[in-house]
Amino acid sequence: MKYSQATDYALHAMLYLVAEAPDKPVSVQLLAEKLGVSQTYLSKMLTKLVKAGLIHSVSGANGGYKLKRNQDDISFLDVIQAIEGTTSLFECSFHHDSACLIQQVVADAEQQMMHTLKNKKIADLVPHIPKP
Amino acid sequence: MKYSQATDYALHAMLYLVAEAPDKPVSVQLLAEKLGVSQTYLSKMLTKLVKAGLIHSVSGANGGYKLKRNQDDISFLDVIQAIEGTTSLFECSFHHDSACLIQQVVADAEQQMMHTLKNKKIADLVPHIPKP
DNA sequence: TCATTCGTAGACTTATCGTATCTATAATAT
DNA sequence: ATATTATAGATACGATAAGTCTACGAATGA
Repeated sequence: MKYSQATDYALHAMLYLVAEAPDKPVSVQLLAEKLGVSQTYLSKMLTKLVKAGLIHSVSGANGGYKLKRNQDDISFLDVIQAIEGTTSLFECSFHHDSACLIQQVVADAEQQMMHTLKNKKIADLVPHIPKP
Repeated sequence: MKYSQATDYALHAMLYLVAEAPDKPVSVQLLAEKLGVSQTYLSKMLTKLVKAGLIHSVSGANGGYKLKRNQDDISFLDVIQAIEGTTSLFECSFHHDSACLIQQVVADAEQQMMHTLKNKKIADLVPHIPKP
């Protein structure tokens, strides 16, 4: 059980946008080059981030992606859920009379993790990134 | 990203053992019947639980599985890790100079979930199970 | 207006992993 | 001995992740 590599890409791409390019749009080409992944695959992640309302896309020459919201509002949870979806970690496949006790426990634990990921913003990491 | 159904089976099987059969061994056949899943598949989960030291197996006639440890010691985390393994939820695939900041954040959040799952014991649910 | 740049969408492979079954084997009670 | 029960391994199938390719649409700038 693991987060997909796509989430890894998305988080690193977002961190780059927040840290290096708060204003002007960055092309997939540049972003992919910086991260060392293929453009075509990375663009899928970025499109998901657009649909989730985290970033904004600009078509045409000198286009690319830039942040949409205030960068201080973008949490780890936002990015992760944009890629992974919002279905819960655990779903009981049995039919109980009432709600599954086991599911409640795991869901509660998951909530705690989500709470932490929601409070942690991408921008929180920026001060710790060594400047080139 | 989800816990596998195998984990679902294992948790329910453990709950059954803790709640209904603290002493005498229960066969896969009975367990599978109670849960409504196939014997052959369920036995794989149980074998993993044996290897993890959570339950004990008895071969031969009137054999089966029974709890090994004190039932109050068996946590949700024990069962989940027995099935899913212990690799962390997120692993950065990039090469950074120092440790990946993103990974640290996610790992920290995961730790919180694990902490909750470790403190919650299977036996905690027993009082809430309606007796037949 | 026209070519170039750039994001979007969908079809399409390929690989990996979860799910599940079957069979043979080893251990134990009666 | 024989029936019963767990264990291990091989195998098959399907779903999902990972990745590529191509055609399309939107915007810029000459």
